[in-house]
Amino acid sequence: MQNNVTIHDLATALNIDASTVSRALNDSPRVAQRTKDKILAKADELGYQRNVLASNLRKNTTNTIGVIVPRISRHFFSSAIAGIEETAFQLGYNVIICQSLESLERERNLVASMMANRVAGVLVSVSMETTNYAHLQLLKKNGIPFLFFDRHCEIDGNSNVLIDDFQSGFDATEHLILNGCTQIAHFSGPQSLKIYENRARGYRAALEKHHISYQPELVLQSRLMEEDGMESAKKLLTLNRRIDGVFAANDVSAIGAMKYLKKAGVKIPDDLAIVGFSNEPIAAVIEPSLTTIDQSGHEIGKRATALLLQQIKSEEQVVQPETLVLKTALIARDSSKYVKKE
Amino acid sequence: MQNNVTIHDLATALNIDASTVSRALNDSPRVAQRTKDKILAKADELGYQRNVLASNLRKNTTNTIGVIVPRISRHFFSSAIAGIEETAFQLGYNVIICQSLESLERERNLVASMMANRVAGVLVSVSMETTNYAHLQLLKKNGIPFLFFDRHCEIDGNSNVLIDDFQSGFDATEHLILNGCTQIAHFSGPQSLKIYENRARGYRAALEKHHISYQPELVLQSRLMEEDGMESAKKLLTLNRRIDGVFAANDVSAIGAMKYLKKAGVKIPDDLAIVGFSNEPIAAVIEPSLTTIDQSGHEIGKRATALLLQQIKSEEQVVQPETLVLKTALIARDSSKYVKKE
DNA sequence: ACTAAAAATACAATCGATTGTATTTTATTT
DNA sequence: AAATAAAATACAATCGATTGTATTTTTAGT
Repeated sequence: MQNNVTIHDLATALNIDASTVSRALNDSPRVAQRTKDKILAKADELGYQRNVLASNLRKNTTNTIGVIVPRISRHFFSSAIAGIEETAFQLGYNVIICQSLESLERERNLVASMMANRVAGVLVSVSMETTNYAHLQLLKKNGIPFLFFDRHCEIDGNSNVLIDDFQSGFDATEHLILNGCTQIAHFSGPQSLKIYENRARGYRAALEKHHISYQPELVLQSRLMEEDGMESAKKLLTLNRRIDGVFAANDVSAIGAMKYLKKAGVKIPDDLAIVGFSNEPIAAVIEPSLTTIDQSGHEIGKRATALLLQQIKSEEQVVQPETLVLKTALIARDSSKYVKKE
Repeated sequence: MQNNVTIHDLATALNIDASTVSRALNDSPRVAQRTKDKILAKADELGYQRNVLASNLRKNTTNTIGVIVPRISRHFFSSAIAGIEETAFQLGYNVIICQSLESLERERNLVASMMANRVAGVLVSVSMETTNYAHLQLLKKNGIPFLFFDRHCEIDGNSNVLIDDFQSGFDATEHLILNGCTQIAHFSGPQSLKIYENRARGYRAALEKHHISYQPELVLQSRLMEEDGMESAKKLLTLNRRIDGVFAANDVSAIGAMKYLKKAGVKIPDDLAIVGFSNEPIAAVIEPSLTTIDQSGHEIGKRATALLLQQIKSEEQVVQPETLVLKTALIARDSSKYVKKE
């Protein structure tokens, strides 16, 4: 029993042309108010609902925006998605959420599938493997606007909604320094992602400001999964020298390191202070609780969606690329309560 | 620069009718193999891609399945979604994921929006407020198959993919009993959801098996958020009697209770043992680590999707409703290491 | 080789909304 | 009241694939 009322049914019922009905329903100025009222009333009476599929075909687009994230189980991304959905729904858009699972191949497939489904626009937070942007350029070629949020790449003329990774990396590192740490390691991610590059630059800048020499061997790169954090912690121990602080570019790797170090008998924060990044819920619960950088996923999601929809609606006109940079906050917890020993 | 190759272009290029092209591309037996080969080759050559929107309109359905979960930030749901996407993509379906955020009103809107977008089917894990099923019945009325996974309601003739909540509740409670607990409280959720009803029944059955009297005042109902867990723990303390075990119907409330009890000076598990439900990642990290029931979201997601797609593809034929019940596993950690005091 | 049956292909309508152009109706001006 | 402009509505094509029916071509049987 599908609801079969079409604009033609309304047209027949009112002895009016379907095109007028269509325009009335879209509130076109070409239809007199009197007529609009009649049509709306009838539509209501018959329980008319626009057939989205027909509309999509004719307009060759949809009211759906695509979202590609590495994985939705990360708190940052799930809260970003909440923000995206909130804003999108308010403006009458649907959201398709997909996970790349950090795989470039999957990301490519997702983009292709989104194009095939004629999404109106795409929000992307790229995978760790994304060093080649051809699939994203394809979107642009097909006239589908997209923008990066959080994890971005350098593509000319593209909009971004980001946090200030440099400043955040700086803050995290300086926090360790002000707590007395001087031998500070950094867990970084793939440098193809600007966020990790910028966090690392912030780390370095903080060291420099406080006249601590930058030691490349203390910067460990990985994919920042829990096992990577463990592995990195292990490497630090085998350096066989005093390390009194770690700034990890995400919480997950920080927690991996904490687990490993605890087992290895390293006391946190007495022997070594640690700061993570993202403020995953788990950070507040682990013992000691993890000092971290809070980035409001919800806010980023909302802003990114608003910006994307603005671009979608501006249609043909060329849109100025825009980059929003949001503030973060350092949340000081127990893991960084290092007390300098003389 | 959109890719504009249509079946008509192929038809013209090959001097053949568009209907034959369409049938060939859909591998219809009505087209000779020789012709199919020619058409496929030409399609490849010209880079033809089916216009999904047109196909959707004509067929009055899409290759999209809708998923409604209470919130994607819960590990169980995000892993279920991973399973859903995996299976759906394999079979050429897209997935729209939406969160009800435990609100019936939102759930209603989501269902309406999915119907408007002609999803091919829907997977639902209902909100805590869902006591009225009219919106779901509407789906059925419109010929859109749907099934429940995890959180289900009693609707005749509907399929479900569930875990054995009764057995799991029984196991969790018996685990506490075998560890020496005798005064065991239970944190339960809204009884409109079968899962909470069944977990509570399992709890009661375990007590009965071990000849422990069932005390209704030890069963506390809430929405099982972290604050609810705290609140419930507080209530237990004000009972002013010895409670030596808690079986919480989810991890989040168990963790809320742990936090509260720790602050109140109750030692876990020495004074009180606790078991949660779901195996959220946080359960492994909190101290003491939380004993819980592991339910494989990924497996549930895969199974649910497979079953739904089977129903979608069976078209007109009446489908036998089917209920799959998956096994769970108790993961014994530190929070339940109670030692009975004489 | 001829006919009947089967296979392959063509024709044409359709899904429902949108939109450029044409026509009719209404309002305005002299 | 006639002429013109402006507003409102109707006409008709279109988006691209699908599908029931009709027609043509091929195959098989005698």
